[in-house]
Amino acid sequence: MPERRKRATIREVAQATGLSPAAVSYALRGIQTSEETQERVRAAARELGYEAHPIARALASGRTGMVGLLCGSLEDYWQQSLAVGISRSLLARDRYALIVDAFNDPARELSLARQLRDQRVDGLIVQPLDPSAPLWAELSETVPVVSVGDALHGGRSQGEVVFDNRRGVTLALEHLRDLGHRRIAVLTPTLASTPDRPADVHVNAEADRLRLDAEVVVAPQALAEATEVATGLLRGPGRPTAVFCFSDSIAYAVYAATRVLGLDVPGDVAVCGYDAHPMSALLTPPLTTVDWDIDGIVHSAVRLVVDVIDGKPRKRRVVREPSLRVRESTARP
Amino acid sequence: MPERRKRATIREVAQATGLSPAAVSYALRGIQTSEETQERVRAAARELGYEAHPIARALASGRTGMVGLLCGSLEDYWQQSLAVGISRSLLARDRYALIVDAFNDPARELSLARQLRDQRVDGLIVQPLDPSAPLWAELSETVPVVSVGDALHGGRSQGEVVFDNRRGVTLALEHLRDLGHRRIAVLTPTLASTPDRPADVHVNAEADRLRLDAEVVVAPQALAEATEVATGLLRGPGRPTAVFCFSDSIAYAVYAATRVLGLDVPGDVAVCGYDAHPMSALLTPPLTTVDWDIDGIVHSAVRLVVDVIDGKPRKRRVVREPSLRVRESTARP
DNA sequence: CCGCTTCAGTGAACCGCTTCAGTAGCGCCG
DNA sequence: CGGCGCTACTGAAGCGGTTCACTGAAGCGG
Repeated sequence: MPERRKRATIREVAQATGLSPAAVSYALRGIQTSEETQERVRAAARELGYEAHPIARALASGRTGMVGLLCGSLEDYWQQSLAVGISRSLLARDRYALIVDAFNDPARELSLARQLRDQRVDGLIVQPLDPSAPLWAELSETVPVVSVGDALHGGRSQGEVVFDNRRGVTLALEHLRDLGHRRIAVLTPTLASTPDRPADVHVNAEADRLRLDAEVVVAPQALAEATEVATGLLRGPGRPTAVFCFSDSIAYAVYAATRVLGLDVPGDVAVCGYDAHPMSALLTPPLTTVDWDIDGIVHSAVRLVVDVIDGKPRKRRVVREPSLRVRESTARP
Repeated sequence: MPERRKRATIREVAQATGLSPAAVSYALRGIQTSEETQERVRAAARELGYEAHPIARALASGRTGMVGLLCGSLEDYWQQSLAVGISRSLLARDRYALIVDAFNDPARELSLARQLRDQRVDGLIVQPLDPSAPLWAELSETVPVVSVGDALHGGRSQGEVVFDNRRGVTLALEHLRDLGHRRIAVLTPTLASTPDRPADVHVNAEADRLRLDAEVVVAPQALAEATEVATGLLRGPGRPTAVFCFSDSIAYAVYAATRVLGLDVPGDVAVCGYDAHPMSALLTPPLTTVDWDIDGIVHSAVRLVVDVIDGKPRKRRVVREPSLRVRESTARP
């Protein structure tokens, strides 16, 4: 282990300038002190190689400069991009993200949320697997919580970036219906519990309304496993004419399955994704998918959480509307 | 802003059990105290809803439980996966990753490295853009540094997971040569400075040895920009018969370019990638690529840094050997 | 029964910064 | 000219743990 050299402290800077530690603390933050003093302090700090100690600062001030980011499943490429995007965006605002992955398990999600709170994050961005958990209410008394995706039930958050999933499902299913598809399979990620996932509800309701014969099948996030499920689904003569995947990652697995089975997309089966991962445009054929504007989501979420942390308490709700990016993976049956 | 409820402190637990705060501190960590006392303390802690305060602990003990993760460019999907993997793996060992992105800019990399050190991370995992920077030596006096990819020059790290890039390049180029390709373009990510990037050197040396006519072209990481560069490269009759991309992300851009230009892969142009992102197997045609076994890298890097932090000082070097995953994107010209 | 080690636990000094109450000095106004 | 308010700064008390030096009691061999 390397020997840790002693760093200069605020007291040494105080000594060097003949000021009190308090004055130095203020001066370094540019408050409560004259321009001239600030300059002197800065010079001395540079001289001594002084660097602020975020941990000490956090303990004294109660703010750590960290935001917890609780993801549903980082197996999913879109969620990876979302996490990376949020992390970058927070860094640009001088904060760090603590990224954790719930592995699609609502129980683990709750335990991780508690862990992040105990870590004293200043705020929490969560992609709730179980928006109705009472824990959210409890958490948001202690720390600002912003949800992304679904809204937490009963206003249990200080902010929310809501995806209008119903609209997204409608866009996709109407598109497939308009092309003439009637027998449509829906592949949605595994969820360990929360059987009444809103997405599924929307799918069923919409399918009913559009008079489609939709079968909802649960698929794992991991590519290999999802490919197996998709292969099973598409094997045999009674296969659906179209597959709507509730995430682009799963659509990739369907592509893999069609290759295994020697099926043509969109000739034998139309595929529609959900997320619009940049990569989806590069597949052959380019994937038709529901686009959520990831940059906008990143921006809204970070903005919301930072605003609440900084004490601009306007509780706000941002609803994102999806758009359908029609490419070449869907066609008439 | 939510009102922050006061949490129980170690002193309150001490009061409740009639012990000293020091004893409670020891008991909670299971040292220097009798089994019985530990049980009593644990009970009282549960009773009072006491939760350890990581920040206070960090200040007093000098260890934060955080590891900085300094990535070359998170634009690259493989690096995203690497970052996510390391983050998950650290979490499994009760540590958090602080992920930052150098945007392929060596200057920014150094400044971020400093920032992470000032944040008092316990360790640093870095994918060095500039392995020869003197800063690494300075840093590694203060904090354990583990490099991933290239080794830091002059033993400036406490551990290293080295990719044998020369071998990777050889695998790819030999494969293309054996198929009969002679005019090969190499697309490598932009680097703001460090012109003598080892990868390029290897490419040129290997090309010489194999008597290939290789042209090295720099491409941006972002998909859209890289696609433009690739399009320019492949336009016109004098185009190369094969493209070797120094990351799968860039190969995706080449795929996009071939679609724009109406070229067939591998008929008109063979494409070979580097990284083996899982998605690459799903493209049409599946991408031939150099496989680095991302899980192994994640595991080695995390293991190294955690070992050094925990004071198992064996300095270690892990060299990863690539393998070539031959798929359908390469064929005779 | 004595001296020596070991074990469980104590008290107090930190770790390095923030913050709050308070003060000295100064300009300004009636 | 006394009082008022303002700015710039000080002193000290934390924030909530850890750790070090120390103590009293128990254990043990001779």
